[in-house]
Amino acid sequence: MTQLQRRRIPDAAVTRLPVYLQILNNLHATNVSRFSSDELAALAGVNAAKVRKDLSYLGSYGTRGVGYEVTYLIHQIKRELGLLREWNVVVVGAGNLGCALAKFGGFAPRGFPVVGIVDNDAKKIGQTTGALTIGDVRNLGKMVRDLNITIGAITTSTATAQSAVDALIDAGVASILNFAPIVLATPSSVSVRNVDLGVELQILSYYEQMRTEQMDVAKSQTKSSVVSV
Amino acid sequence: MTQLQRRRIPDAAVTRLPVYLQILNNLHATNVSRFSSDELAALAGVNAAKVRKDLSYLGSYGTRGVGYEVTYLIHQIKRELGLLREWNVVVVGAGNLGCALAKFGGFAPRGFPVVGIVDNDAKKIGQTTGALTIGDVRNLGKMVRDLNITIGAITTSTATAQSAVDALIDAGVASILNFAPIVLATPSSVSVRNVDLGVELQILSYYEQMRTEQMDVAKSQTKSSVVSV
DNA sequence: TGGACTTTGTGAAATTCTGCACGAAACCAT
DNA sequence: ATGGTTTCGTGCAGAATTTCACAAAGTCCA
Repeated sequence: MTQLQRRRIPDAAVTRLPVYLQILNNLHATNVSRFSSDELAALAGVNAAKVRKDLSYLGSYGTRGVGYEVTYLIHQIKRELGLLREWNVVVVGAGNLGCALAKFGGFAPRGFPVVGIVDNDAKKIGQTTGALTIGDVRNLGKMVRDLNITIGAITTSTATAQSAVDALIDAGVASILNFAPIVLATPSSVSVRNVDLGVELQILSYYEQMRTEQMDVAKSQTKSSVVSV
Repeated sequence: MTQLQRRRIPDAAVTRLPVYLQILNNLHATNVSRFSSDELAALAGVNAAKVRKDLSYLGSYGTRGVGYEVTYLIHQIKRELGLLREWNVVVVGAGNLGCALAKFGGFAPRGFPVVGIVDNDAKKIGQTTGALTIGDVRNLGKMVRDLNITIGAITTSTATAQSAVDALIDAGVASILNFAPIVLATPSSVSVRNVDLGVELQILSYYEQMRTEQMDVAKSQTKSSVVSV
């Protein structure tokens, strides 16, 4: 069955489109109306051919010899990423991070309003954080339906993160932003993005150590004139 | 010039090793002493052959027919990632997020103590947050030398993020964890990891929209009996 | 108009990553 | 000992991604 479905954009390109969008928004704010793939490539820190190929997945919206229109491309990227509408977010876990996300006003203007926050702790349920009242995680299903929620952010402890994601999936949420340092078990129909600062630091640590060792090697070679093969 | 340097681990594998480490730490905490590549693969949500290949970059530390030792592998991954020592972190930007990172005690036990925090705002300099006193970003060089700092976390506003990273690089810091929603211009000798929730949400949005459209297609096909080619 | 110049869009090559398949090596039961 | 079972380590093929290179299509200026 050949579906008349949208051409699929490679995963690697999907992760770069939001970055391009960010840059184009900045360009727009500084009254730049046109850009070339070379310019965007420099700003995004990638290869120019990659930029052109990525943008070509959206359609042929450039003009040869000229470049791309900033506002038009912004619209096309938004369309492709599904940013022409809002996606409501629920935060699961009303700890420090969860409450910070609920209070932080930075997501609503970018199309991701945080419309609910829940917890499983009776002491927290009913309290308010920012403009929201902390709800009971057992009412997640109703909340998701009533508030038309599509994205869940997991900010619980590691111990309860899996039950939190189970509850979200039960409630029909298929897009998860996970802050707990654990790999969640989910069906393949669910999208999960993990945000784990510990992991990021450890990756940095690896490359930092590589550099340190390189320098040590260089130093010892200089000192003792070891000839490498 | 063929250097006698350490065999390079593929980037893709480097990003998975911290995840394996996390899982192994959990196994260790629950008194599991051995694991097979199949088990770890299931817990990490990846292919078993990939686990074996990733672990093989560390050396041949498994036993055929048996599996791997949890504690031994933990040690080997830590060694490879450079986690047998501590890496001191400085936070640049004493706003909400910066102060939260400074106060959050979760990094020190994992080998990344936050030993300093700086800002460029005279009103903030001198105030304390957690156990740290906010320093002047202009003293970053001395601070990095005195406190042996190797990692910088940028939690400034978008507008000042580039000057923050310039200051860090001037000070000799080559590993950057960037929370500002901007692509930093850095020499290739510097490692940057970006943490941008907006980007993550937008990636989720793309796949969510894909699913929504798929369902719409399926629904309309059911209703009107459209025959697909 | 026409020729020089710029920049896109995209085949195709090069590189990186993934996953299968199977030999090798270890354990176990008899 | 020996055959059966388990699981690692890895060669290899295929998939995905990146990069090159250049024709195509536009602008600009004389």
